[in-house]
Amino acid sequence: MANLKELSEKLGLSQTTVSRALNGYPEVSEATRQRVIDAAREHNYAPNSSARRLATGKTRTIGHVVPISKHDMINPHFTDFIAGAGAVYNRRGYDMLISVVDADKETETYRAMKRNRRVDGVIVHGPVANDARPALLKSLDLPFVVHGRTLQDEASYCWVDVNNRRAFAEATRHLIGLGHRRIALVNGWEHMVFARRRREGYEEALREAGIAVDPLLMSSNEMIEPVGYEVMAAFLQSDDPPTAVLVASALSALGVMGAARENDLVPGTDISIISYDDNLSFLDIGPDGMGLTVMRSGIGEAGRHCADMLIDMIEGRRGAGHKLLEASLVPGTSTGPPGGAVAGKSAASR
Amino acid sequence: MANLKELSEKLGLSQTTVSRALNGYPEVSEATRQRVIDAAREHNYAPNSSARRLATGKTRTIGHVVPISKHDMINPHFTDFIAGAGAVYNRRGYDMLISVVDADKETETYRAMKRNRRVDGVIVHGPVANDARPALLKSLDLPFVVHGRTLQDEASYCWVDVNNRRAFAEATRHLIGLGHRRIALVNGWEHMVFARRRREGYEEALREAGIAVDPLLMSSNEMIEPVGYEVMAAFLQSDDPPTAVLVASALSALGVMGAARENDLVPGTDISIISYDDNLSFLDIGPDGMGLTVMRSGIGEAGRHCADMLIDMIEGRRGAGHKLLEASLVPGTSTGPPGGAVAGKSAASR
DNA sequence: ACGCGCAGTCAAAGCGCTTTGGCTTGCCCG
DNA sequence: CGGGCAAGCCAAAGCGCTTTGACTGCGCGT
Repeated sequence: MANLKELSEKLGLSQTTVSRALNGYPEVSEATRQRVIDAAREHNYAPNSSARRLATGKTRTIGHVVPISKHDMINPHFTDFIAGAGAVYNRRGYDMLISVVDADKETETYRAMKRNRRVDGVIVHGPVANDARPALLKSLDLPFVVHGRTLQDEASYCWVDVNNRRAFAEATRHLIGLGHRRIALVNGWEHMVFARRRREGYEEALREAGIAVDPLLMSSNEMIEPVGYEVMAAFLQSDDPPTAVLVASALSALGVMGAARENDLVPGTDISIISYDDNLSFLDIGPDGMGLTVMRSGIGEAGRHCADMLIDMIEGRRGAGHKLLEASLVPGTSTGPPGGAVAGKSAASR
Repeated sequence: MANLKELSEKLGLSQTTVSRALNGYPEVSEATRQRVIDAAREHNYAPNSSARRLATGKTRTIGHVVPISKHDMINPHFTDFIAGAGAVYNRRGYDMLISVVDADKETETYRAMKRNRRVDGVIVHGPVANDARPALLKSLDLPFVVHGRTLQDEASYCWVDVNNRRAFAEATRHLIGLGHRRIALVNGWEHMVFARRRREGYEEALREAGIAVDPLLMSSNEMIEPVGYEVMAAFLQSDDPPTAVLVASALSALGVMGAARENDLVPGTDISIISYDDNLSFLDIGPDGMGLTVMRSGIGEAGRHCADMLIDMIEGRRGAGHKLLEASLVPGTSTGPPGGAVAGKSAASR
């Protein structure tokens, strides 16, 4: 059955009534509604979404613009975010529109989305230090939620973020509590706001404990496996190597662990490693994984929150505009008191 | 400027003419067209996509339904595929609609996409042995391209696939050529068709060389890092361990390498490792990465081919219905003749 | 001088839905 | 018994675009 008209004719009802019955309006009797619903199912009728959108002016679609950087790389965390957000869209009857564009075409893409009325709102990914997107989207009057926060005006728009500062401070304190004083930081690029906050948390905890911040123990780089490996290898070759290292991503941690192993250092004994873990589904580190001690906050959960918040906005239930998620420390076997190297390998067999 | 009507009034032209001018129809004079285009830009006009879709009956949207399995996992390869396909959609003016659904709701999702006329076509991901989707989509008359192939009727629909059988046969031959005879296979789940073809290729090459296929040297499992580690560790502890191992995914290879290192085996000397590499952007193994020898075929490229093929179908240019991509061997330092363990570590320093 | 074809334009009819503003009933109550 | 009022239904007017079919000049061949 192609359209409302035919269905209503078949039923001997008006289009109005059929439409209302299907959309759950109260001014149609229950008996009629049931008859309509049955007929719709029987004839495999469903409204044409373009027509519906045109009539209502709502698209029930959320846009995600994904800038693609050099090397065609999409942040792997994106997948898990999408999984979380997608589940919510599904449940609430929204579509997810993904636009993969060159990094320099991003603003034009938002403009076009607005002009063509293709989406009801958008999610902003990976805010950077002086991010122009919030202002742009406000000026376009296109509802949005930022996954993360910019540095300025964070009160002026909606966001969902992890308390990165706190997470890294806590992780650092954990290592300090174990007795470490040479603690390295393998961070992501600091033009990303979350990386900057992470460093702040790390430095805060060091300062609290009266430990000098040593730039030689800090790196800011791409969060991928090979880079983690190289950075760690360099740290280990320095004059005064760290006894513990805080890593910003599970992917990097993979490389860090590799470098440690290569230097015959047993994690948890000869070296302590604690990683931030976005709970990437395809790595599955953690308790029963590779035994890493991690600060964990699922990125899928962030996706769910973003989606719910944005839809609430769009539908006029202006809920809380911010959500700060806390990461939690999940102990593994990769952390322990320092000095394992002195105590000797015997400790490793314990 | 909200709509065509206003714009045409402002120009003193009919909606027809303005629409035609904007859409590049020939029956409007160049002078007029230019005037219209300028005015459209000046007033920031762009057609309402819902209205256009309703009028034309085309959505210019491609659907991807992504089944989400236990643990909310989306295949990480998906990201790169999307990047490739997304670039094509962009270039050709299509939107990408992604629907993340419970694995058991997949068919219903396709049905709904058709009923609501939400998409012009779909891409089918991850075909399994007896995949019902091609038949379903054919019966729905919804254009589709499969990324991969099913086992039956592969001639009856469009697909883009890598010659997995050949790739694994070649990789195995490479190892055999180096002198290996105990060659292990760390494969993905064999209900996935590509994994099955990979095993066939592997077995074919062994048989050619008169080497018995040993089930103890074969595993079929999830292609993630921790699993790769465990499988490899088990192989190495067996009575007659392999001297070479063929791995189905870079992610698994990470684990395999780890297990090798843990057993003090230097890749390329004590053990040969060759991995299939989908060229995952966030791993960046290969030449300047971790030195793995790989069989490579970019998954982003597959995405591009799928997108182009599907759009060609939709637009009526029924091009070639199949595309078989060949993977190519990229030599690294992780392969070498067997017996390195006998020749001693000295060889490693070479 | 006349008709013809062509380039350029337009009015109006959809596309398939939602929604406004009535129009019937039937029933209750004064 | 008549007016008022829900409850239930409907016709028709959009939503903003594309596309059909028709109309106007105008130059050209005969």
